[in-house]
Amino acid sequence: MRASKTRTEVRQEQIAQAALDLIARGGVAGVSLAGVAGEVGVVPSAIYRHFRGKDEVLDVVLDLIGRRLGENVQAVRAEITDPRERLHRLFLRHLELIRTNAGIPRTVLSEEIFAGQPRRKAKMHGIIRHYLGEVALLVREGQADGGFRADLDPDTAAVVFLGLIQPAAILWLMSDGKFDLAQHAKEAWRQFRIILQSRDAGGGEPAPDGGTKGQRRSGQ
Amino acid sequence: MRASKTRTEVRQEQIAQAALDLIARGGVAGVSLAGVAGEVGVVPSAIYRHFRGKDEVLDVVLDLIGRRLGENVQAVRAEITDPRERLHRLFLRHLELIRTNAGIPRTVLSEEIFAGQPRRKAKMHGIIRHYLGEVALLVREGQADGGFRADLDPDTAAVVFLGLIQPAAILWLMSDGKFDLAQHAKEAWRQFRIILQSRDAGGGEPAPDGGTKGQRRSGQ
DNA sequence: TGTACATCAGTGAACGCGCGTTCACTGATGTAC
DNA sequence: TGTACATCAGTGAACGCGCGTTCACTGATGTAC
Repeated sequence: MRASKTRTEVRQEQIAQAALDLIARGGVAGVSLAGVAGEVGVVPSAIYRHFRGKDEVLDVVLDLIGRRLGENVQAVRAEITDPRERLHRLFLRHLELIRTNAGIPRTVLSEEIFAGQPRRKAKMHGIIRHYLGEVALLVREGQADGGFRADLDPDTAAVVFLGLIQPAAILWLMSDGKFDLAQHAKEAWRQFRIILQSRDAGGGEPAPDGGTKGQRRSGQ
Repeated sequence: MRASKTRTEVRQEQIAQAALDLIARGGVAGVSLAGVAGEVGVVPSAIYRHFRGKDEVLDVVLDLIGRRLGENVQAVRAEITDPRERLHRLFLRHLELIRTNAGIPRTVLSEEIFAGQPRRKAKMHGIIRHYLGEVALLVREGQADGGFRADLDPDTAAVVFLGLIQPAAILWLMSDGKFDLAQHAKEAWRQFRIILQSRDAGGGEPAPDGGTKGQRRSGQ
């Protein structure tokens, strides 16, 4: 049956999403143009009406991922003003993004990406670095605000932030969803907050530590 | 030229190591039996004298990785008795293992592994879980000893421990070694120690942050 | 110590398969007149 | 409003390539007598 003729911008979007879905199921290596085409409902050679080839399809998948990550940052900035809450919400959103879009961690972790073309590897690197930069910025804002310890290196904290998510994502993928993401998230965030929390600001939960700096507010 | 006839146990070892080296360079997907054979110095079909096929080769690579991780745990147990020092040394050893054996993170992160055969995926899962179990045990010992906070969930802490390493490993791979692993390790561990540290026990080495002395402030 | 034989690792040609890609052709859609 | 034409997305056959795997054969090594 002949597929309905569809504008190329629409098809490109469909193809990118189909590829991401296939990655969720079979990994980047499991993506074939035949599979993508089947998912979209066209014949393999039809892909070439919209992309130069497989490489370009994978490129737009990276774009898609970068966009999704960026949207999350934008969303928490728009929804919330308190830096501590912002970071926490971003954490929860990131987990949710991964949970509903398993193709994303698969792609980020994929060695196809960084073992393959240097250009694509660099692109992925740029996306991750950009995201880390946004996270680090949130940390800095929290420090300026006085809610986070001032002696933290924000860039390292951003990587540690990712570290709360990534191994959990892997365990979740490897265990076929049996690893309890929500439970991990709750406890891991509790631990991360210990790192972040300034002694002066009584942010979130108790951290009853006899600070040397007198002005401890006992706000809880 | 005909390769010298070599006992199968030796060849198996050589083949596994060659595969791991190839993974370091080109990822799991970049491993071909032709490549492995070339590395070892035999002809592709010779691999079949020692393994059933490619799947079995990848299986022994997983065994190799599991063994290396286990050796690290054993080593720190043998070398050190203090739980805090033990965990720190394991952290450093893990980083070193990754740095000299890039094939290991590539394999662990590889979606080839967990997108491929369920059996292999389960095997990888078992290796990781076992390692996490060992780390959690070290944490528990630290808690029993009084050096670590008692209110931490050791299993989550073990995952967070991995999280100190994994994203850093990815950044290191993606940046072609430009990401400063050592610098990250130093600062990340400093942050992790904040989580671990009990208030009663005086901390590990530096950071004499026992609650009475002032905390170390680097930036300002 | 020498001989015969079983065992076992290495070889190269050949295979089948899946996949990315090309290409000439089809037919629908939008537009100029 | 109808007609002619350019544009553009979809099709199916065919290709070349790399790869895992098979197989009959070679020749070295170890062992029984």
